[in-house]
Amino acid sequence: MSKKEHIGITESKSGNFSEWYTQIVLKARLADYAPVKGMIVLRPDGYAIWETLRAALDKKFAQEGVSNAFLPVLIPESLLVREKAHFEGFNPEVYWVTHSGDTPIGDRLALRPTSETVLYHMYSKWVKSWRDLPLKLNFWNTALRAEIKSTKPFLRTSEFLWQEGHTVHESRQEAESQVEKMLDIYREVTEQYLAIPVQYGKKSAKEQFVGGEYTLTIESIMPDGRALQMGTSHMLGQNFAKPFSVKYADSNNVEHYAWQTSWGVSWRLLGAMIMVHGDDHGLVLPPKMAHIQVVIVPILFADTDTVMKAVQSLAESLSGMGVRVHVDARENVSPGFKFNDWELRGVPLRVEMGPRDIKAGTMVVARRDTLSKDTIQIDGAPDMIQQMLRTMQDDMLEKAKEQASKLTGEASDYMALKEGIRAGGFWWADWCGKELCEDTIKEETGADIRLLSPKTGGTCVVCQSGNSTRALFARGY
RNA sequence: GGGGACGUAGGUUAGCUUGGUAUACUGCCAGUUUCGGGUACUGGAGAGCAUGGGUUCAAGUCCCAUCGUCCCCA
Repeated sequence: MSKKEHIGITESKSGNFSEWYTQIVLKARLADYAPVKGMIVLRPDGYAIWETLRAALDKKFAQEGVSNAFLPVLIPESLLVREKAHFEGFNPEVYWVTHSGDTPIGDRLALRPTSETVLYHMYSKWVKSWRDLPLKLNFWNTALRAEIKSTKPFLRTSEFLWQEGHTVHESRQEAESQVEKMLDIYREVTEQYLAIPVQYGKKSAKEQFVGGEYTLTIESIMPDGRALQMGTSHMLGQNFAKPFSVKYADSNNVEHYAWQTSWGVSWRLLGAMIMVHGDDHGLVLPPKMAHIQVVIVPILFADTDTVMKAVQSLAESLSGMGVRVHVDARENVSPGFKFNDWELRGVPLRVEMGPRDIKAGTMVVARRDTLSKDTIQIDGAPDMIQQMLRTMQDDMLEKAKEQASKLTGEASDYMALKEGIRAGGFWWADWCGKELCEDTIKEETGADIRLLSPKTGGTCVVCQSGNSTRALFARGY
């Protein structure tokens, strides 16, 4: 095996997509496999991206009046079973703690698959009066859901990093508007930071959060034609308030059950970003998501001091402007090695500065998304570079939109839907609302309903019923 | 849910048919040298072969079981 064949990414995106994806995750050092099946270790480069996403979300959550807090990972069985549908939905994938040392535990403890039950037990203590509302908390934590088969880093793991937000309101209307607001925030962050376009709408009854009233979702299509759920926002109604006694007294001292919402996104978003933007050279990070936005590679074989001085000066200007910059002054690897290494790791812009440049008053800037190289003047370079980062962020979203629209179609009848799904991608088609028809499609094509649009009036592609709803179908992750 | 491939240094891997105490590359360390697309040379350190049992004078190599990982299809 030659050197080149096993240092970089050895599978192409258009070849074995799954293998290509796994290689990027491992070789860009975002994550590594843990010793337990289905679990991964998030490495510093991966965690830095997560922290960037977290900061973007935290800022928007704060504007919504949401505060962060923290919850325990163990939930007693007695609480988990209290909302029946919710429990039955999660039960198959719950990890149970049954012993402390060798002593059996009477009330088994679940490793949280999600926190509604334990938190609403607390909410019933904290919410007494209308003056306590609205209550808006968010939790950055992990959830555990046993995945036996088909595990994949970030997309399907037995433990995943996420945020779960939980709000309590006085009225149905207020809760519903919160559910929509959170979906809007997810849409904004996904498009503006991750540069991934989304479709949004309501989940079908079959696909919604178990125990809730309805679920809003954002969905994106991946380059291999499969859909990925990017985030969900749930209207819980009073379904949990009743079993958990989350009640408040209004200004007339009349007691009411509260209205609740919950919403979350996970590190799946990182998986989506890898799939949508990555290429045969490795990871491609949108500038806003990159913890290193610009890497400067000095070419050191002559005039070393002059070159390093120019490099340092550029680095300082950039970092003074808030650009996240790194100087790769490693002496044990060649510039060529560094070029390949930073491309694999997805850094948006690479600056090359050597003796020739210094003499000419120039530098070379390479864009990761287009792999194009430009020679620019040292004078005014920081502004130029900052502008390039903005352009690149916009271009990446545009490119992703074009890609997504090529993978989105309309199926006017069942044959067209079947053929479309076989080829991959998002397919709009009319659906009557009956689970039987939904199941038929799932069984015969492998596709789920990803979301429902508000548009009605069509004819169901399966049973031909009138006044059907426009639904988005795809095979999912 | 079904099928397939595979576990030997950090990574990739040879050796298994025909049992005899493990091969190379890469990475790592030291040094010299190079440096504008994965530099070159020299010298080092690093595995006892996924785990458990069995056969044998002798087991990565044969037998049994277990565990784990990846891929493909529904």
